[in-house]
Amino acid sequence: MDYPSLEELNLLQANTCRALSDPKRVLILYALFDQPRHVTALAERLSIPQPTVSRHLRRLVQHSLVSGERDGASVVYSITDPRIIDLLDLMRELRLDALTQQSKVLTNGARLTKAV
Amino acid sequence: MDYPSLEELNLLQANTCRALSDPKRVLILYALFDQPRHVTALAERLSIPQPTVSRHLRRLVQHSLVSGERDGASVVYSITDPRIIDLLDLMRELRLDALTQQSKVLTNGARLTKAV
DNA sequence: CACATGTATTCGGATACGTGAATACATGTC
DNA sequence: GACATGTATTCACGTATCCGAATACATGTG
Repeated sequence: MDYPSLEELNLLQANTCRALSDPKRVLILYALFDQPRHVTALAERLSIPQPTVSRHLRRLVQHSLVSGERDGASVVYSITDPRIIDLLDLMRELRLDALTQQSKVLTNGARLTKAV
Repeated sequence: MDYPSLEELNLLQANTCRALSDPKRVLILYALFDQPRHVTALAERLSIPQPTVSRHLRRLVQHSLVSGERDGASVVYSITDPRIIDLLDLMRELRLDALTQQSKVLTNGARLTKAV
């Protein structure tokens, strides 16, 4: 196979990130990690209109983050690689730690101000 | 501290992802992981105009992905958490694997077609 | 203070994104 | 074929993003 150049890989990487950068898509990914679901099931579970879910799924499929398989009249989607969830979890951790850090700084500042 | 609600966290997560979802920002992060640098150094190394680098840095700072410290006339930026690089690397791996997978499927398809 | 260097911001325009609403398309059943 | 159910697409619109160019702001030096 042709390996992508570093620039291409860099672009792909950024694009993947972009594909993950929507709250609804994140919700969808977690829901699909929980178990494969079809579009309407996702829409109902997440309280998102069906066409919106469908559009988000298309985007996720384009980036190979999920894949869909027809099952009669419906299409069941599932996550292509569980590491996607690792990624999201790690991101969540980072976010939480950053918040905690900020909070500490703020608290400290407050304390010092009061102490003086 | 106040823990964010699940919805807030979900939003934060998506926003973090959005902050990572630009090729130039990814390059900047890797360059800063290599070592802390000031704006002009980044701009020269990456061949990106200084104002553009500055704007991207602002964005990264807003999301606590990098932090800047003044040093005389210049500002030295550095990565706040090395796990950010883990994240990017994992993303890169996923991308590569997905490509490999696709390639396999295509190759297989081609072979089958020829065989028949 | 004048000047050089380094950094950040603003403006204008092009592009991409996300969404509701409406609708087309696909599949299974009768 | 007619109908019901499930899925995907299109259109129109508001918003966010990115960038080049110009410029403002900050810091150090003489």
